[in-house]
Amino acid sequence: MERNTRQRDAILDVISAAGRPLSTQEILTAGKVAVPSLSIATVYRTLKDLVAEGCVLPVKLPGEPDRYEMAKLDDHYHFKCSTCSKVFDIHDRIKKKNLHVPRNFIIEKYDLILYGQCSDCVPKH
Amino acid sequence: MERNTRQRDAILDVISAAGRPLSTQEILTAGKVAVPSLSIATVYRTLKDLVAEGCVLPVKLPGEPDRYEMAKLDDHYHFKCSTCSKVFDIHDRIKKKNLHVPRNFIIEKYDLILYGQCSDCVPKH
DNA sequence: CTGCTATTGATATATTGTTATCATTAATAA
DNA sequence: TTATTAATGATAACAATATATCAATAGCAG
Repeated sequence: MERNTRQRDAILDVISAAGRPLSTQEILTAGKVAVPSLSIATVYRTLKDLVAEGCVLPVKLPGEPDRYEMAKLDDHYHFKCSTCSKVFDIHDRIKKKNLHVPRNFIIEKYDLILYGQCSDCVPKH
Repeated sequence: MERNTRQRDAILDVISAAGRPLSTQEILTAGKVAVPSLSIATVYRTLKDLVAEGCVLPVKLPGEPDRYEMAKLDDHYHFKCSTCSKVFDIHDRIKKKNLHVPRNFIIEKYDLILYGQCSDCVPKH
């Protein structure tokens, strides 16, 4: 049967508390605070389980390894800071009527990724 | 000095004629029509040069190797067919005023990727 | 043409992110 | 508390691109 481990709890806590998608390394680093022995193998294994269970979702950005965030968040897209590389959730939607595709094309879903400076990294005047 | 080779011409011709971003394998296959001996190494090398020169741009999709298309096309985003995996250019823009980010965040650019069925793959009724 | 050498083709190697292996540890039932 | 065995930690192996190597080929100047 499945067991409740400190590692699994720590990983879920970290993702849940983050409020933004985290990389596996960020999860490892933050998880080590609660469980110093935490291994990257356990991070990957647990993420795989959590994604299979549907309570965590992978966030995919071009040319980058997946990040992870809690599922059942509202519809949203993502903003990546070009300076600190953190990814933030933007809780907003594009209206389908603003998307124009050729005749006979059917849109099933979309991914919108914004790039720029987050409030911590924007140059102060 | 730089030399003009049949391989380089073939690769540029293929990208230029495609009208959509091509994968390295697509470029290799199409390039072999003009130069049967064409090697994948030459495709990668030439693409690197063409991108450095600025006449070709890499098109990045999450979880996939780069595709390539001619630079100096109008502003556009991309549509990937979930069935045939081809990527198409959509010559359109999202208006900045339709994008909402937190206070003090600055948008430098965005990537919009649509997923769905292209006209060749949409189920005929 | 001829010679020089940039470019090519074939393939080995590097890179990066993820998964598999396996001895050890620790969660749960009894 | 003890036995059972799922889960862990450390690291090797893997997968998928992309780059480096190097002998052979082929542009181009003369």
